[in-house]
Amino acid sequence: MVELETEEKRLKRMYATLCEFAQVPDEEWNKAKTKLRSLRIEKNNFFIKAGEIPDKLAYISDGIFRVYYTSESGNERILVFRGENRLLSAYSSFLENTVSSYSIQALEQCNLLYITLSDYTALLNDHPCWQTITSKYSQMLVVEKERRENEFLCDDAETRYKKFILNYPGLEKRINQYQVAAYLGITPVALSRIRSKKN
Amino acid sequence: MVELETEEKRLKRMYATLCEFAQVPDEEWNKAKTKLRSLRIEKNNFFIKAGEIPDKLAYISDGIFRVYYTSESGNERILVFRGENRLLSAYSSFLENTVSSYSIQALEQCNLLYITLSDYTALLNDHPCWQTITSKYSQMLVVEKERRENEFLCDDAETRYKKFILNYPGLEKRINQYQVAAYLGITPVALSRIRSKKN
DNA sequence: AGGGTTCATTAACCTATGTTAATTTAATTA
DNA sequence: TAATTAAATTAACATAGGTTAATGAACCCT
Repeated sequence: MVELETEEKRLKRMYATLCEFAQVPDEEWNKAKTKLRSLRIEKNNFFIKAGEIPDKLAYISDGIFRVYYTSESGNERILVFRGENRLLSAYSSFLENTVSSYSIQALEQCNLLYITLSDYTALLNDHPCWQTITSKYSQMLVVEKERRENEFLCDDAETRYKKFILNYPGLEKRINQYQVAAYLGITPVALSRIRSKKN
Repeated sequence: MVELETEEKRLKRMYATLCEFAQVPDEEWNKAKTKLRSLRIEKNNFFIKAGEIPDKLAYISDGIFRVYYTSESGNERILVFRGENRLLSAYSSFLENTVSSYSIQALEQCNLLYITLSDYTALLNDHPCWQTITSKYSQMLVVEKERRENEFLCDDAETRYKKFILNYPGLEKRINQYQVAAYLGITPVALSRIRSKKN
């Protein structure tokens, strides 16, 4: 069903993703490419589990992940979804070499390209573009989180649902209701009610 | 009522705040000090208003600010409070030289030390410690936002209120109920109910 | 000290969402 | 295809929090 994509094409897509954060000189990119490894993660398997120390910074070439944790009351809460062409990492923990407080799980069969922490640290020390990427990525996360904070402060569940659809086009068809509800902070029952309001 | 504090002491406090993010060499700190200016902001006045381009990165030596915006429906929503010994800025907008989407207002008479964007940019280019501070500050913001996201996803208003008290010790006595409610994402009436539950 | 302004409390009622459980629909597998 | 499991819908009821309005308390004023 899926066409075989050349490694080259995949790397090109990854390069484009990185360049959204900072200009990466050819020389640096060539260096980085030699550090990249490929990884397939089957549906429901984990990129990292809460309590582990992350050692990978990844690019998602295919598939969807959920970043989530389990609350004290035993409910799963999803912080964010990450799909094709996005970077994937338990970010703060990765940079600070501390345990991750959340888990990252594949919701489909996924393909990654990743670099290890030690290889990434070497890049960081070698050329400022990697520092810039790291910094810009943090800033992007802040903006992302602020938008979500805004939604919780200002919007009811129905509005948040509508924004979810706009924000993650097509995602709704690839994951089940339970995951969407855990992202919105409501129950699957409440989400079903919202969906049935207007057809 | 307030003892006169020497400029020197205030600078020392600011230096300690910066060093929580990265080691700042004496030479760099001396350079930075020559760029710092002092600013007093009276209660209810603004450090920045939504729609303006921020040009200051500040250190709060005294007072409390609220970072907030007004929602479409006209309600004020508070993202975060910033008090003594914390840095203050419409951060992303400051770094990217874009308009701020929120306002920052003094809830008491406040005293700041600040540096302008152009002076800060010069520092950034001069020594890597400033880049590190910037990056670490972003990471701190991400962690802060994640904690708040967690609260909205997992906790009811009463629990959020209790965490607010733990999180901002003493603040409750310095600001009124309206501000606390706007931070918690509930109405003042609801907050009053929560407060009266247990004395 | 009296009169006004602001802020907090309380009450009555309304609505969105949670909870539980039954039912239906869809997806998987024998 | 039938049988089984998983996922989504629906209904009935409970509750947290919103809305409005009235009351009460605290703080300013000349």
